[in-house]
Amino acid sequence: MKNLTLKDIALALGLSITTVSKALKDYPDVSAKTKEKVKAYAEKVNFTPNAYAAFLRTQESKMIGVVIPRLNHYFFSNVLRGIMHQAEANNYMVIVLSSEESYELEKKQVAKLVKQNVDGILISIADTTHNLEHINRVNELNIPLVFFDKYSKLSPSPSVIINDQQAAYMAVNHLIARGKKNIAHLRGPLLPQNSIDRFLGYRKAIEEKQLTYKKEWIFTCENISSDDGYRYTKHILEHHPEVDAIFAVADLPAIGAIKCLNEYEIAIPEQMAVMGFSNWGISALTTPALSTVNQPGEEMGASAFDLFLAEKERLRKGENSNVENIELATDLVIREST
Amino acid sequence: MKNLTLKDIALALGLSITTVSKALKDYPDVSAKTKEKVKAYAEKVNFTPNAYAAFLRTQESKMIGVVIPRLNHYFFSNVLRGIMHQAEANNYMVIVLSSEESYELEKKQVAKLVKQNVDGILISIADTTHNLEHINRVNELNIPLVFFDKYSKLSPSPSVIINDQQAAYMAVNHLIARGKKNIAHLRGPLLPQNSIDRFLGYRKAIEEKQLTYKKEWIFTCENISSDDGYRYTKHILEHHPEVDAIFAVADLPAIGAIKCLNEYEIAIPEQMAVMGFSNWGISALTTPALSTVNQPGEEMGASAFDLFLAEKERLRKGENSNVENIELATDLVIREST
DNA sequence: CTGAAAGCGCTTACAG
DNA sequence: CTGAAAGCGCTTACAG
Repeated sequence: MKNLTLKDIALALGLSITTVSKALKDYPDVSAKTKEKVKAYAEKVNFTPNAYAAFLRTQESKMIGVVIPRLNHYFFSNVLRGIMHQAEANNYMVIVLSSEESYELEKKQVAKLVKQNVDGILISIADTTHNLEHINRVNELNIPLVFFDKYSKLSPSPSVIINDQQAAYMAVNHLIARGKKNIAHLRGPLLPQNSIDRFLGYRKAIEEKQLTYKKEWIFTCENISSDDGYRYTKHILEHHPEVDAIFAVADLPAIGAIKCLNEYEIAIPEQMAVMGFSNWGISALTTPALSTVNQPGEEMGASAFDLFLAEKERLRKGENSNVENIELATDLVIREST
Repeated sequence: MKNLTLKDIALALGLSITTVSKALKDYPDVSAKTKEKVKAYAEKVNFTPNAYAAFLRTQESKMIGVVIPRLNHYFFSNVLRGIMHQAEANNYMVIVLSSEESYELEKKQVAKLVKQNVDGILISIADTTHNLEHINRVNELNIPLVFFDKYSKLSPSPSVIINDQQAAYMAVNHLIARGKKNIAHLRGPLLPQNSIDRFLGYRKAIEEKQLTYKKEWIFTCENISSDDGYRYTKHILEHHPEVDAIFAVADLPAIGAIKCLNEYEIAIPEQMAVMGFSNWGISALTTPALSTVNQPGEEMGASAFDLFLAEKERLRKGENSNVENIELATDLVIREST
């Protein structure tokens, strides 16, 4: 019951290895009758060619590598589902590696994937990634690379992202429409483009409606954790009682904020409204349920895989990389916290 | 900047491919001087042997496959971290596949991994898996297979699990110690061993203390979702007002229960205590925070990988599989809901 | 101590 | 239309 080889089939059917191989790949110079016989037999014995041997000739591994900043992360898990689903449909295997938000580890993981001869790399970069040499090296090797969600403007690779600035702008406008005037922002770390963009969207909405913009109402969540949200909300309650709404860079800090407000028995959303970002599974389960921005994770994953395939095809034909940047739509999910 | 081969190194150093290969693998019949020279050069040019070519000779792919029931799942994500960490340390790559709790998909994923020539398979079986032919086939092929968390008593493979019965017993005893007398159980589906065991632990604690055991207080969460928990809790409030505590098979249903109790303004834990199972990240963030059983995910993953290595070594030596079953310790995490 | 040669399982240019 | 042969990059039994 070992895995069969072309040789086994050739022997069984009294053909040469060459003919069997060609028949299976529908070469035009094999007779229809032979093809049929070979295919029927291969089907019967459940033959699939040895991927390793095939690689040695074709240099195609039919594997892609995915690097995400965190393994245990609702949004990235959803992206992964989208990638895997699409990979499956196209007969690719996927190797997942986590950078744990570390630039150094990210470099290592990318190098490992290159050594593994993956056909392409899908990556969402770490919050601490400030240098794109490792990405550029992949490009030089002509290995297709696609960014998703967290990308860098410094590398001209295809990407699939959301419009973070516009999404944040919509979210804050919703708070304003609810009558909120003093809106604090729990922002993400300084480096990643998406935390910059969410901040910019926040500021744009504030300034456009001529509401108060204060630096003291901006807090940086280094770990984008619920703990960050809890701590800063406590600080806001103690030092900025005029604040009447909080817009968080992500759901986890927003949930930390709700936890804190509940403990202080602050009425949500009457005294303080809370808006998250990402629509994690938990956000529907807090009391009160969290209003947030829905980010289409699975769709993002599927699109990233499709971009990889397109890029690979382009490289194969020797065309120059025609950088595609896909922007997926987001929408507000209004629950009880606003 | 392409990946180098043994041939390149041999050419550069004026040695044969054979000698370079042996030097890198520390064969005893290569001079110390040559080894040093080769290793230094390989280091300098960052050489690693082509995994595909090596496979063709050694039949070792240095890849393992992992099959989990769900991708987007806090506990399994933690297990995955443990597996990957250990795999990394041992120079293995890991391919992750999800069965989506489907027996049919699980069979396909396992077959795919076998075709991919993985060196071993780590699997947590789906709730709907009722037949172990696919697992037995892997055993027949002499591919090491290790169960983690959700295993089956029908297959004699190594496993790393927790003692679900005892953990549930401890959890329910804690509720009893808090003065609760009418304890309902939101159990898992009928098939998986761990939901059976958690139910048995519940019943044992109830019967031992001679509390009331009623079939009407047992509810089956088919999807182990928060929605299951919400729905059954509502039913309990409406039809079984005497119930004063709920023990859920997992955190998600427990959180659904809390959500429902909050809406009905039932005091937790005074009027109704809630106990979860698994210690998901969210369980600390609900209001009130959920008491639960801590399941050591990363440790489980690391142990599963170690068992795989041991099993592989055994098969290599032709020893018969000396089935190891590791049971990891759990502990109660008491928060505000009990 | 070093190296020529065979072979893992494929694919494909080439010959017949 | 069919098949013999080379070669992908390794590892290892064997010869010297």
